Amino acid sequence: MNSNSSGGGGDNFDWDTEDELEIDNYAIASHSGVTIPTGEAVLGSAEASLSADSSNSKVIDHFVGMGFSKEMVAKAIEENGEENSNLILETLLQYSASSSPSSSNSKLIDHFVGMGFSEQMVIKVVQENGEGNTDSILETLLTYSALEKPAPMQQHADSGNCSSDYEGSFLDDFSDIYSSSETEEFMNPDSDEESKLLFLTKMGYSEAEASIAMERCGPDSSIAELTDFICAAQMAKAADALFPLEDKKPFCNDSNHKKRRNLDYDLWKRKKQMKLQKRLLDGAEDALHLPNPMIGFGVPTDIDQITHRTLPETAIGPPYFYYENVALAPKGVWQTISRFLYDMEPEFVDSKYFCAAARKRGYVHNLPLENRFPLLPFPPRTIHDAFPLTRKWWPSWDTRTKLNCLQTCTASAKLTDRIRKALENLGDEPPLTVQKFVLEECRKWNLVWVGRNKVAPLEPDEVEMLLGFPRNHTRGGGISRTDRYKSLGNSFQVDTVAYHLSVLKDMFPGGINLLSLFSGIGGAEVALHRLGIPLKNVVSVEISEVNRNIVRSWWEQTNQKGTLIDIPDVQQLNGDRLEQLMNTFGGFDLVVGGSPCNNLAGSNRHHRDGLEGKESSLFFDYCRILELVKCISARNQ
DNA sequence: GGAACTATGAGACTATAC
DNA sequence: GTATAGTCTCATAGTTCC
Repeated sequence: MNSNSSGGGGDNFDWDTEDELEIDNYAIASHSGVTIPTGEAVLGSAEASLSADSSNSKVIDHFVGMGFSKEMVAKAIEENGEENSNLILETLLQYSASSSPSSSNSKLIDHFVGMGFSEQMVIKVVQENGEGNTDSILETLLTYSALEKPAPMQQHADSGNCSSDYEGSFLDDFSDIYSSSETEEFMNPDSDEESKLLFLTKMGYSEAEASIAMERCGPDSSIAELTDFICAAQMAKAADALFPLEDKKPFCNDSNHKKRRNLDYDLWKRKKQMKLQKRLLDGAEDALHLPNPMIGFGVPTDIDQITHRTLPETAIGPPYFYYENVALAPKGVWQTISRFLYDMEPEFVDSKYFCAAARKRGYVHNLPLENRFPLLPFPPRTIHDAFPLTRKWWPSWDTRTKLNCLQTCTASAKLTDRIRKALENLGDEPPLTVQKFVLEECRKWNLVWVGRNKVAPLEPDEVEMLLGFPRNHTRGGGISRTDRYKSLGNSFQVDTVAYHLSVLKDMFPGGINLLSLFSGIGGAEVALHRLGIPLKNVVSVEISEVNRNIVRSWWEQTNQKGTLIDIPDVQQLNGDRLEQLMNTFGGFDLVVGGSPCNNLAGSNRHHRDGLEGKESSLFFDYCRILELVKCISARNQ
C-alpha cells in the first residue's frame, strides 16, 4: 500500500520534495541571513562545495544526521580523512565543546532571543551546535523548549484553532517522558495564577508571554497547557522571523504559512520521535508483542472474536480512520505508531487466515468491531486450492500449504535453473541436503512447482488473485512486469482489509466519502467496492503515476458513480486544500492509509532506518492529515 | 534509456533443547 | 530462564539486456 515504488512507472521519484527543499531553504536562509522565497532550491556556498565532492557525501550525511553542522563535519574530515569515523567523531565533539559564544555570534544570539528564546538557552545551544548551522540551533532550541518544560497532559480544550490542537496532540506524545518532579506541583490546574506566572518566568519565558498565555488559555489552565501554548507561539514566531518578506496573513488562511509552520514542527517532532524511540529501545519499556496466532481482534474462522473495546476519547471519529503497516517492523516502531495514533492498540493480522499467502500487518483503526463479515466467495486458503495444477508436481517433502509474504521482487531464472539441476536424476526423494536447499529457496522466493523438478515464481496475475484484486488489475496501460510486482507487493490484501471495513456497510448505506492516503493500487477502494459500499467521493493520494493510472482505470471500468480526485503527493495536502475538499464533499467518512514501509521492512538490507527513514517518515504525514481532517470535521459540525 | 535480472544479510521473532 | 538454531521479511543497488 505504500507509494514509494522507486521504479514505479518511471517513478524514480526524487523524494527531496517541495517540502524538503523548503526545509533546505529554511536552513540556508537562516544561515546566510538572507531571506529566500519558498519554492526554490538554492545552495549556499558551503553546501555547494560540500556537494561537489560526492565521494565523502555519505560520511558527511552520517555526521550531519547526528546533529553536527556540515561545515564542521567537512572541516573534521579534512583534518582526519574520511576513513576513520571514530577520529572524525572525536574531533567533532571537541569542536562542539570548544566553540563558545563570542562577539562574532552576538548577532546570532540576538536573532534567536528575538524569536522568544531565553538568552541563556540560546548561548548554550550555540555552544553545542556551533554558530555555523542555524537550522540545527533552531531545532535544538525547540527541543529544549519542550524538554525543559512539562509537556501538556491534554489538548487545549477551547483553543478554537486547528493547528494548535494538532500540535498539542503531538506534544501529548511526550508528556510522560518529559515531566519533571520539580514542576509537578505546578501541573495542577488549581495552582494560583500568580504562582503560575512566576513559574513560567522562572522557566525563561517573558512576563508578556506568560501573561498572554494565561489570558488565552484561562486562569484554570495547567502549566502544561500554558507552556504548550507558548511553545506553539514561539514556533510560529520563529517561522515568521525567518520568512519576513511573506505576507503576514492570518494563520488559518495562509497555506504557505501553515505549511512552513508544519515543517518547523515536523523537524521538531521527528527529532522528538527519534529520542522517544531510542528511550523505548534502551529501556525496552512497554514492549509490544506480536500475537500468536496473529489474528487481531478475530478472523472469520475464529470463534472467540473480540467485538467490543473502549476507544480513547481522542480517537473517536469522525472520521473513521484505518492505518496499516508491516507488523515486523524494527523494535519500538509500533509503540511510536500507536502513540501517535491516540495510544490505540494495533490489530496485528496475518492474511494467511484470509488467503493462501502470509502477510503480517499491523492495523490501527477506530472502527467498530462487531458485525464484521468477510468477502464472499472465500478466496482459496491453500496453495493447492489456489493453484490446482501445481498439485501434480508437488513433491511430498515440500510440506508448504501457504505461501510466505508476497514481496516486490521475484526469483531469478538462474535460481530456478539451479534448483532444476540440483534435483535432476535424484528421483522422488533427493538427499536431505538438497531438499533443504530447495525448500529454503522455495520459501524465500515463494516458488511453486510447475513441472518435474521445475519450480517457478508466481505470475503477476496470480499475485493479484492472492491479494484479492480483480484479474489484470495491474496489467497493461503502460505498466511493466517489474512494476506490477512492485505495486502488488506494496498493496493491501483486500480480503483482510475488507473484513475490517465491513462494519461500515450498514453505517453508510448511501455511500462513503473516502480519503485514501498512499493509495497504491487502490486496495481500500477495491475492498469497499467489493463490500458493496458505494464510493461517493474518493480523494486518492498516490505518488506513483503508474499506480494512479491503475486506480483511475479500475474506477472507470467498474462504472463508479462517484467522483475520484487524485493527488500525487501527501505533502501537497495542506489544511486549505483539505478544507476546500471537505467543504465540497461534506467531509470525509473514512481516512485510510498504509504509509511506506521501505525503512521498516526486514527485506530492506540497506536502509532499514525505522520511522526516521526517508520514506517511512511519511507516517507523520498520515498523522498530520488525519488530525487536520478531525479538526475541520469538528469545526464544521 | 528503460526493463529485466541478479546478488546482497541483518534483525527480530519463534521453536526447541537444556 | 537461557542459549541456540531456524525462519521470515510490503527491498535496494548494481549489472545486463534489448
